Amino acid sequence: MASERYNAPAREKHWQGVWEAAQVFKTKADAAGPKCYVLEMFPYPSGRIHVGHSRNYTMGDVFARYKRAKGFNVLHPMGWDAFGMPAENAAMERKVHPGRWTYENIEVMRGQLKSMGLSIDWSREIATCSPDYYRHQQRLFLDLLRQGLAYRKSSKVNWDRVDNTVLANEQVIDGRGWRSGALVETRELTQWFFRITQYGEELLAALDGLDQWPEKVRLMQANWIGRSQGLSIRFVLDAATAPAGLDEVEVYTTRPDTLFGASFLAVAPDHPLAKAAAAQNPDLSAFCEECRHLGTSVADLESAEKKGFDTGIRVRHPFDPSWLLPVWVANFVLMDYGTGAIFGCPAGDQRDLDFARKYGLPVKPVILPPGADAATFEVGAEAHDGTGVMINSDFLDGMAPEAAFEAVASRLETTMLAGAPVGARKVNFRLRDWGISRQRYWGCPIPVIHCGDCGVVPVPVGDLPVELPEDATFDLPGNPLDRHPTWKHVDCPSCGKLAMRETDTMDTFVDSSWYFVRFTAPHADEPVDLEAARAWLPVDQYIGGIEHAILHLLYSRFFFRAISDAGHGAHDLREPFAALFTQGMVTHETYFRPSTAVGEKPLWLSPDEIELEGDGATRVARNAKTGEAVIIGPVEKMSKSKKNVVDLDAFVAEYGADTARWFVLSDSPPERDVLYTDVGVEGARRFVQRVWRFVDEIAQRVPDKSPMPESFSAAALDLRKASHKALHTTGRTIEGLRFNVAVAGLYEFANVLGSALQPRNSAEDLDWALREAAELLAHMIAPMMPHLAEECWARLGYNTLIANEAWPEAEPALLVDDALTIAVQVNGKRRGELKIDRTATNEQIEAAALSLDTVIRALEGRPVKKVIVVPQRIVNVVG
RNA sequence: GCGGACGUGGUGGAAUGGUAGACACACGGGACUUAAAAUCCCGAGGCCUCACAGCCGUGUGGGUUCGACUCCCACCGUCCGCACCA
Repeated sequence: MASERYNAPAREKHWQGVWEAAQVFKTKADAAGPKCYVLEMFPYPSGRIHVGHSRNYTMGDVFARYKRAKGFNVLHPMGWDAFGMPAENAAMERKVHPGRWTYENIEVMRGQLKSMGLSIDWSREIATCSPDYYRHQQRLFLDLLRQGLAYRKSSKVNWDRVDNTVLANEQVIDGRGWRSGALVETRELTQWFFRITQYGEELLAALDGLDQWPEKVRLMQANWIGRSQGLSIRFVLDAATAPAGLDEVEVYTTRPDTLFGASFLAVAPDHPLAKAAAAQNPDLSAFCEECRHLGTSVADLESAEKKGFDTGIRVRHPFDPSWLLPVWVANFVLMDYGTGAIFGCPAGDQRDLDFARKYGLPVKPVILPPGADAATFEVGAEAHDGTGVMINSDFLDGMAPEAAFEAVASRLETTMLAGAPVGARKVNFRLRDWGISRQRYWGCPIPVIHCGDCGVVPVPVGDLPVELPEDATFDLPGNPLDRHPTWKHVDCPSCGKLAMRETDTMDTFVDSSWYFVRFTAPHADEPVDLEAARAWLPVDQYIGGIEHAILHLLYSRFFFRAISDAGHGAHDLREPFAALFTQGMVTHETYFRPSTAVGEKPLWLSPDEIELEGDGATRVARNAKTGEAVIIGPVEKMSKSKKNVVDLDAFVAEYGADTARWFVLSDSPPERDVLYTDVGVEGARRFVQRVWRFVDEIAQRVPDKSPMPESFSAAALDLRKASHKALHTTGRTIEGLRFNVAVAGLYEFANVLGSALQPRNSAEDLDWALREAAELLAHMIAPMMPHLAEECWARLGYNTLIANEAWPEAEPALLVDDALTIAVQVNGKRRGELKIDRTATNEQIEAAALSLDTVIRALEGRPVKKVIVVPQRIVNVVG
């Protein structure tokens, strides 16, 4: 009987049907085994899934399936991050309602995910745009509002004029909107905020406990939170120069030790002192105005010169009232960090130095760098902010900067001025409160009502959800909710008078800040079913892209705490994600036609529009339709915008899901990018067929599993050892998410199996070992190529599902070798090897090593000084 | 500027401080075939050699160690994050 090729696309559909019919992946709350919550960051339903997206889900699925096999009760859900701008943009461009566009995409993408054979409990599916979801989010908002964790304030915000909405600080990348890429402008608006700063300290401190998170992500978050310890110092204004009504200014510094090096104060253009002074001085007023218009983009900031304007105001030095310092307005001082005012120490800060040099302000060194001569030391072009000894600093002279910090802090803390200390230790954060108002339609409505008499009135819980009106119009820019004729006009729940609904919706990052909680009980009446949350949280393994290192992951850590503190907590759990893995992307070459007009965007072409000729450096690409020459662009992450995507449906139809899964796991370490190539895919496809051929052949040769033979020949034993070792390493590497190594191990095992199949003669013990190898191979590939595994399992005569089978335990005796080959080094250089019994003593090994010809030759007659024997590994002869 | 990661054959990469280059791709040779596809076998870091042996090799230079891709220091390069945060 000749082997048939394995028809992956057809068989995969079959097995998916079987799994679904048997509800194999539906999570049972009462199932035995420890819980394991495996989650991949849920997708935005943008249209279609391509091979690039599939890597994330494949990794999660391999882990989830492995954990299931290991006896864990696994929760592995999937949902849709379904609110967001693209839906609204589609509405504007194609005149289709955002809801319809979104749900149609979900339909398509759900089918695509299912075609990958993911072990997902689809009964828990969530779409954040569904009122069933967002009514709970509105409830959470109201609870945060009650707790004072949500509030409204007028502030400067980042305005994206392309998307016509506000952006949070975290959503501004290099001065541009994270989605639109438009240069962000500053606007003053009244907005809703979440008080994430209240958790700054905790969010920072708790990073230490996240030992299963990548160090990189923890660092990025720590930097983002940006805690700094310093001193807040009150400077008294010189009465002769002070504007009316103002008599002091507060300055924040992290370097109070350099206080004697102060040569000026600088305040932000929006600082009250600047405004007061500007009111008297038209030139200063003009300068402040100019500052406001500068500095919205990174490019501006980089090129922007340090500019200042002397207000004429003078302040007294805290340690010497007769020492007057000028107060300048400076364009580089930020109003919303610290106190919006600094003291400048040019010797110790590069910016202050540049500023001082430009405006001829004094530069007095206060820290003598190690090795410098006090008599001759002068500040040159570079400020010194490092270590050294304090000089020119009165009572601080001779101290280290750290000690001087303490000395200044404790002295100013106890110096009283008008009944309060002059100085106070203060911790500052770079983190700002999270602005969540978005002037868009396709988001979760903020459930409050503005009443002329009662002010901001929360929508009563019984009136939730505040649903989006279906009949909004999308033909104009701006917020469709705001211009809807009736939606916003409601009665005040408090006094009954006509009032106005809030027309802003929530940032979609709110939606994704708690979906993992909702998955634990997606149909509960309360937002969070405490029992389910306690049973399942935290997420044991979270998998997603590094691009969320700050945004989503910081918001979620905050929001989980905030809702816990508002009564929706699971025990005293504070961190939602116990382990995080950030996977690399699938990349692909790009192709484009050179554009004719200057500055015009390239005209991207997708890989299936391309014909490639030649190889290596001589490859040329042509447009398959027109034959026109096409430029091969750089390799980039697969993305719709550059068209360098491979559609999942087409791929699965041709190669099958298992090939896609195997390919995206192969070669590259999972945290690094993997390059999509046709030859790489061919390699994966070949392996699928190879596994099938082997199992098929073994099933023919050994149709039934007979009792285990009493003894095994050397060949059979070697095969058994290879099988069990492969089983062991496959498990270990999957556990550690080192999928590329797991894949390599399975290739290696397949090579061994292929060799073992070569002798066509049948022997009882070898047959038994072959069958064992085939069965174990089916188990080993099951997490990665689940359909093929089922096919193999069935071919071996089982009528159970391998998805329901336990991961076999490797026999410990088969994991060790009795005869070892160990390397022998002379002075650290490999000179030979030694075949030796595993139980040989160190003395025996040493003697054997020293008698090797190669060792004797390498020693060249020198006496042996020392022999290091590392049992079962290596011998090093030192001579 | 600050912080971090990384640097291994033609390529992707492997290697608890212990035989560097597993495994795969590409490549070369061979088997099977009328032929092709598919499949299977063999080879392969560099230098020198008919071969054996030998020498050199994990960005560069030092260090620690019996032993370093791995740990430490400095430098070079690439990538990422933050960026007027006082």
